[in-house]
Amino acid sequence: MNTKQIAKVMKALSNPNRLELYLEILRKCEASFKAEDRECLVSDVMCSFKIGAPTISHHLKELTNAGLITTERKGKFLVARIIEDTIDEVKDVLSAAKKRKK
Amino acid sequence: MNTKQIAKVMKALSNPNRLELYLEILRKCEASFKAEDRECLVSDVMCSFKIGAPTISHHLKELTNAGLITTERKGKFLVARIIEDTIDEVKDVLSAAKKRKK
DNA sequence: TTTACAATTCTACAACTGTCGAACTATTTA
DNA sequence: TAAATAGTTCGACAGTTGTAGAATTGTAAA
Repeated sequence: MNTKQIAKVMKALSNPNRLELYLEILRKCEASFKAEDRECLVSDVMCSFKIGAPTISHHLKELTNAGLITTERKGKFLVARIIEDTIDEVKDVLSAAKKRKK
Repeated sequence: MNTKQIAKVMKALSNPNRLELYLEILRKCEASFKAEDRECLVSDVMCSFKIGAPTISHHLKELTNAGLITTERKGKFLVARIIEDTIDEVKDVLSAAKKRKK
């Protein structure tokens, strides 16, 4: 992943509400009973936020666009999943220096 | 560190030029001969960028403001140092889920 | 002291962002 | 089929951002 793509991920997480949204999805997915699924309902996440539905929709699109999550419609609902590789790569870049020290 | 502060750090790293600037400072500091110093000359970093001095100055202020670096004047020059704790905390938040799995 | 260099401050501006309300689509339920 | 629910799209707008040019400050070298 090049610097521009990393910056894009950073930008996706640079808005407090969007970061909370991502972290909430992360938590909810981790807490999922069906461990093999690791998905969560967007409607469950939404209710803990005070911002409107259009804004949530916009933020989800940004997170998706940055490669941080995927979403899928399941009937009436939308489910979200974390793309772990993306955040792992970001952490790797930020750890670059320390790794070299080993 | 709360979510807003994490978002602030993300925002500081969300501009490609500013991210490159941070990573370049990181690399230069790591490569510093005097290991106990871990500092680098801003003028050395600047020349690898095609953006102007006022913009670099602005970006350095943003990085400083986010708690990612510190700067200090040494005679005619400005030296920069990485504040490692800040980036470590960001990585911790993003690793929250995996940590719990242990 | 004059000149040159490193960096900052100020001003301005086009482009982008976060948010909302209104209208809309898709799906389920009554 | 009609009503309700979940989410999207569109249009608008105030606020923010990245950048450069011009002028300025601080420091060192000639």
